[in-house]
Amino acid sequence: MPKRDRKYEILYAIIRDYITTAEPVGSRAIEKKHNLGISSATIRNEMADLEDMGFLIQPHASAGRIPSDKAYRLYVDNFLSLSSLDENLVKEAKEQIESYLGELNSAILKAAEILTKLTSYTAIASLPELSDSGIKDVRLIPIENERIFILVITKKGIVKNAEARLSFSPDPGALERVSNFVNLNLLDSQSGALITNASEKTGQISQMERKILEEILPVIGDVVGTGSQTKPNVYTDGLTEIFNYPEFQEMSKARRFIETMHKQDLLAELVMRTVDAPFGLSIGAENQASELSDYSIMTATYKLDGRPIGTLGIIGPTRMNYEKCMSALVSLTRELSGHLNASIGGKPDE
Amino acid sequence: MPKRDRKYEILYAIIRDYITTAEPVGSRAIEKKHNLGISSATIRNEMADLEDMGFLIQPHASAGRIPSDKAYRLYVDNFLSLSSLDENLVKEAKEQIESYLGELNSAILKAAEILTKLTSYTAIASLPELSDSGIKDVRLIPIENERIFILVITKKGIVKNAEARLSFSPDPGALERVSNFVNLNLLDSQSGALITNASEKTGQISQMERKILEEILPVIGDVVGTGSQTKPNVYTDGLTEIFNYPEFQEMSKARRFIETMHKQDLLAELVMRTVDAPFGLSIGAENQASELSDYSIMTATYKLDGRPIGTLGIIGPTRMNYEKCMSALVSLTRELSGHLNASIGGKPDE
DNA sequence: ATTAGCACTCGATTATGCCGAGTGCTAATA
DNA sequence: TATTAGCACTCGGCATAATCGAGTGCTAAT
Repeated sequence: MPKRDRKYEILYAIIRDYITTAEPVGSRAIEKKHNLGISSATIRNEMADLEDMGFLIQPHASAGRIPSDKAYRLYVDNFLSLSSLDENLVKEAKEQIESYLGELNSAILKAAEILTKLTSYTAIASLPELSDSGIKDVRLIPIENERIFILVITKKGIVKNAEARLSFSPDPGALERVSNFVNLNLLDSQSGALITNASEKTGQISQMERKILEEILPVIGDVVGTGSQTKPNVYTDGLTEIFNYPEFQEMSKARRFIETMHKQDLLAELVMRTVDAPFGLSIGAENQASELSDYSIMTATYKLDGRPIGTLGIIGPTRMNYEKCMSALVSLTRELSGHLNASIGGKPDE
Repeated sequence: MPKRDRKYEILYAIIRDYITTAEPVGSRAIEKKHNLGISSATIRNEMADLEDMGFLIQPHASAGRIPSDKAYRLYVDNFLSLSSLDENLVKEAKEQIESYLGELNSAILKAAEILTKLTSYTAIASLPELSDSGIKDVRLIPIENERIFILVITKKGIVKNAEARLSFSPDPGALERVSNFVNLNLLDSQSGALITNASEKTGQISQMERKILEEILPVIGDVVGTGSQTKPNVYTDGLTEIFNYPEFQEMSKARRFIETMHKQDLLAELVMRTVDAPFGLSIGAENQASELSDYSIMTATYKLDGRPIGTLGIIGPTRMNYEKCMSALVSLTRELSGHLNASIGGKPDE
């Protein structure tokens, strides 16, 4: 690790000050607070250098400096250590998540809530996306007349359901035969993938059953996310936390943030992009979406059976407390993964 | 209807002006715009009277007047006529709602979205609450090991589901026997109410089946909302519309509004209180919740088979456009009710 | 290489004066 | 008696000016 000489010491000091105060940091302030054995004049010179190097920005001529995105990037890459979180809150988190046994979605929403509480930033959470998890079992259950309830159980033991409406009322027993047919013939026994083009096998079933099959296959496809790839459902929590931060004093900025956080598509894409990496962080202009160029987004995935199935994230101003966020995310996703594996029955994974 | 003399003509003029401009209305403005054959001095005198009567408020000594809650109340009670809505939007609404065949919740969320679009205020919607709708059928479906999927079909043909986890793995067949037992013995054949205290009948089933029953009944109760009465799920749409209105220039007010709109409990109560009346309107301080004393809330219920099962509402500043809101609400809930009855299979109802 | 000193910049805050919309009151008028 | 013209008065909003102070860059001394 280079970046440990005086210049960067000053830079880091500025970053830390700015993170806590949100106000441009001046040379004298640094001289006072952090007592490096150095005068404000020297610090000023170094600051001028750092500005030339692109790490600092001067909002206006007679103001202090604020860190650039580049500075934050350097900071997190070189300097991030997990800070200690409030023990009590973490413990509470653990308990609350555990109390949501079996309620997958609730547990994750709860995790987002806790995340907000821990960090005071807006949390985002994607519900587990299981499209890639193979199907183990399909059940068709008659409700009344043309209405059918479809139950899909994945290999991981997760249950999804939907309702379909046929164009006619099926004979009693037909649904069960179709269920069996799907389970026996239309599921790849290895991957559990749904086989939609096995038209040669449909000779085994009656005319009506084939009709049912036809009308029902697309619905099953929808449920498991084959065919039309489904966007993940993304939830936010702690939307109004931003009002606590001085940079949102301007109405227009607060407004834009809240509006942005209501754009499901954008959030979904954000989350999808991160699902491959166990941990992600994009700072300010590093975000593709221009609406987000003033924010940093930190994400982490939670896993089932060792494979990431959803994302938990934090979005805040670029001057967010990266240490605290990282700690919170790491411990929450770990908790969540452990909980899921225990609850759904995956293998333990560390 | 009294309230038709000059005094009230003036009052209504002030109300209408204030609704559109959000600025205190002065005597001269009225003289100009609405040409009642009367001078500003006379209007001033009348305004002073109206203020004494509690209909007008003077924000400060040298400003015009704004209507009080009492004035709005008088206005809506005496003067409300359905305004014509944008034909195209209404037509679009109709089509969009129709395209959500079978997806009850989606249709209602869509309705809220349209409501916001029509009125430019925040919309609230409660998803249909069916706790009072009797149970027709209960199905228990094994998933794997101790996990059971519970399907409850109400008399209205609405399907609810939940997952339960037993403390042991049931024998094959046991679940079906328990399902049957519940359907035969624990459902009041008239009302469809769940009978939870029929312990004398449990002699018919085996030890294990009784154990299953014990563990599963509370879950069923939860699903249908017996026992712990469930609060309805309430959704909002168009939260950021408020930023368009000048009275929300002050940050703190906007903040409070958005925070209030995130209080599920409060919204739920709001909606529950209205579910009895087909149409509700509370203006400003008429709202019990002090957080809402600056807002008016207009609600209407949508019906299934003639019985209200959910609420659609609008919340905006007390100077909201009551006519437009009412028109939008009436036509949307009518649309929704019609759609539901057609889709779920209730009897047509007007 | 560092630092003290200093002139300079510029946003933020406060004070000041003014404008104009609006009122209430009085006296004149129909 | 009801209406209206006229007028003095109030007060928020706006623009201008004055001041303050934090912070800088530069120069010269150490």
